[in-house]
Amino acid sequence: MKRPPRLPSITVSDVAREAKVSKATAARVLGGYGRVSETVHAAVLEAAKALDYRPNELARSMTTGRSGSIGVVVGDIENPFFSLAVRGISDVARLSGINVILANSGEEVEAEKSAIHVLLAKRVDGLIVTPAQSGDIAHLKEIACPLALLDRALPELDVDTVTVDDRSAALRATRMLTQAGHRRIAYVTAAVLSGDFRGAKSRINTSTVRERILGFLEACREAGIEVAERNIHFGSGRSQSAHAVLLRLLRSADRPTAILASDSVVALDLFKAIRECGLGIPRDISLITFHDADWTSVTTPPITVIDQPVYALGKSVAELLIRRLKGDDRPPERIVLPTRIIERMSVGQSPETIGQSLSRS
Amino acid sequence: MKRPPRLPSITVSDVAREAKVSKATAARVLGGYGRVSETVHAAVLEAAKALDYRPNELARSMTTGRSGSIGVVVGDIENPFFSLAVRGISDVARLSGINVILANSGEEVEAEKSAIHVLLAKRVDGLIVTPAQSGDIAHLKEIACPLALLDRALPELDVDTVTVDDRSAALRATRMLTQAGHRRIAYVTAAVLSGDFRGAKSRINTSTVRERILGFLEACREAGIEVAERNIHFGSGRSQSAHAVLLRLLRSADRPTAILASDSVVALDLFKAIRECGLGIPRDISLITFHDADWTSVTTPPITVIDQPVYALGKSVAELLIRRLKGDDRPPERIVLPTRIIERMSVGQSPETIGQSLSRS
DNA sequence: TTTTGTTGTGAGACCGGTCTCAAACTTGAA
DNA sequence: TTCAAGTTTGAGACCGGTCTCACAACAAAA
Repeated sequence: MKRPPRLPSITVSDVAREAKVSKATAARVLGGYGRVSETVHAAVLEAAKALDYRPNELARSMTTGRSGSIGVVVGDIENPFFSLAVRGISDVARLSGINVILANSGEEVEAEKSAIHVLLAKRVDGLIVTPAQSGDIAHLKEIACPLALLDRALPELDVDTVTVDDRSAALRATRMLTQAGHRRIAYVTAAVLSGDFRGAKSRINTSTVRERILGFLEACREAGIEVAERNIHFGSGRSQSAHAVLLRLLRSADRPTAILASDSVVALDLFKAIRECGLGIPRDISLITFHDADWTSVTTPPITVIDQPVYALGKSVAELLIRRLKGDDRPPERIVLPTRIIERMSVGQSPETIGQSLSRS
Repeated sequence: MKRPPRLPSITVSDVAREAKVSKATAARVLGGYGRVSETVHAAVLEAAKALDYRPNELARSMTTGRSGSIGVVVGDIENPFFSLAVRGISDVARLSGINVILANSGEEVEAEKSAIHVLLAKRVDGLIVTPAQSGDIAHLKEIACPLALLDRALPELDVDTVTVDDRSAALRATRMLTQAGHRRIAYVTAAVLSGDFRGAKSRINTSTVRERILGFLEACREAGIEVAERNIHFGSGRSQSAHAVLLRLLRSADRPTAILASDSVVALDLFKAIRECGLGIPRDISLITFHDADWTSVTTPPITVIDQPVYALGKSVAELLIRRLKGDDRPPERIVLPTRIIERMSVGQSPETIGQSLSRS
């Protein structure tokens, strides 16, 4: 790996020589600091233009200690949820003249660790992370620069965090299902649970996952539904095996009559699986999903969704982080953005209660 | 803007002092270059661990002249096409230990220019760009570092480029429509045309747009369809007004009986507009779109699409660029990836020919 | 034993900026 | 006219690495 012949770029010294002033003076003009007389100022600028001077941001960062960029580690940019959030982040960043270095964790802790490592070595001024797992957060605690959490809070980590009201959202959505008479309701999420779940709610410390489950369980309890924990299905990520698991769920004897999906990717997979099984929405099965993804409004029937302010989510964390970068040292904030349910056509009476109401009328 | 109290980080000198060797020797071990005796090597490593030394990538870039990162400028990360391509890029980059700085142009040349400017100032080792406009490419020609073009070729720019067989794809798709008897076929794209179109095909020099139009026109010509140019609709981006234009198109007296959409975002908008107008697919109108987006397979009816190898597109440009970064100086390559049409249910006989075939049989 | 070569190490320049400090030059009041 | 205060400028250290070069130590060849 030999060094390539570095293309000689124009430096402050070159400009200084051209303008017949000292390097320090040229640097003052070019760097926009200190005070310089009108005449010299103009001369330097002219020389810079003549030479087509381009500042080397790297060298600047070197001395100032700030790189002018923030690192963003998301689970999967391919997921529309994240790509929209990233859009929000980068829009805000651009306004502050900060740029975004993106890294994908693929929802794996090891990849997340290494990504953070690299970003830190690059001396990013701050980090926005969507922690892949909640159990393993030592590497997050060690981070010396400002850190902000996106979409997923970590109780043990007292940093700026922006999430949505996951619990309430799950509660309301589930209630919508129980009120339609459903009693076999499943919650399906892509999140993986390390270890066994049964009763160990407290062990799930990724807020998003935990809060949603709590909301889900609360609504079930309200409706007097027992052992609702059994109906929580983890690990329905983007894979063949995950799809197979869904098919099995849908084909089981006591298949759910309603499902709440944790994100639009899982929901799409579910939607396809439901079709494959020849089941009808909402006739045989009702479906609600988190995230108002594109496709949810154009299916037949269109899907009832929990609309999360995804763009705003990204925008807010970025704002919080950038404020901190500017020296704000208020105690960490935890912003919770409200969600709303967009009712479409995917929720119907439970097939089990329809018989009753028919016979009653 | 006063300098924040820089947190003193551990440097090679610190490690050197701790290990009781010279800075140069410590640097050799830590930087992994030169030759050092076993004993000293171990001692330095130990000192580094004890002090929790983290190399400053910035300083390293400073001297080596290479930053270990590439810049990616896309039109809109929010568009699933781009987010998938970016995924491809970053997967490849990660494998080479290179990271990705992402910038959004919002499909605007000015934003693109400024993004490139910033990335260049950050001394990225290379750039991957999806040029927003083809007319204004002076800023691209000036780029001194390796550049690769994604999805959109520029004839005047002889650099590594990865595109798909847009022309053939458009030709095949349009042919599918003409063979179903359609004669009023529209091509709808989000691209904006600077100036007037009529007959000035040559002026469209964004390959993607031009090639597709050429393919479209060729298929029309084959079928003996006149003035097909009139049926090309530009500027159907993500906006209220664009949607209104679509509605007007669909409600006009000589509305098309078939539409080819240039990307999935436009197509989704179209799909909704078609519904709003109370038209049925494929009964009243047939639809084919570029990009096998999520939603196209779950609508009723599912949409026939031109499946572009988007992930591979990103993967390929990244590979090309990284190869170049490693010193490969073969002449620029222009890779054209094949597409295939996934036939679903959105293409039907033209309503105008159905009557004929019925009466004939 | 002298010469030649190889290997390990240290001193210090360098990358391209920022920034401190002191010298030189203005200005204005005494 | 002189001195204090303010402004403009230049010299040079510094950031944290890389890398060249010189030198010392030792081994092998003459």
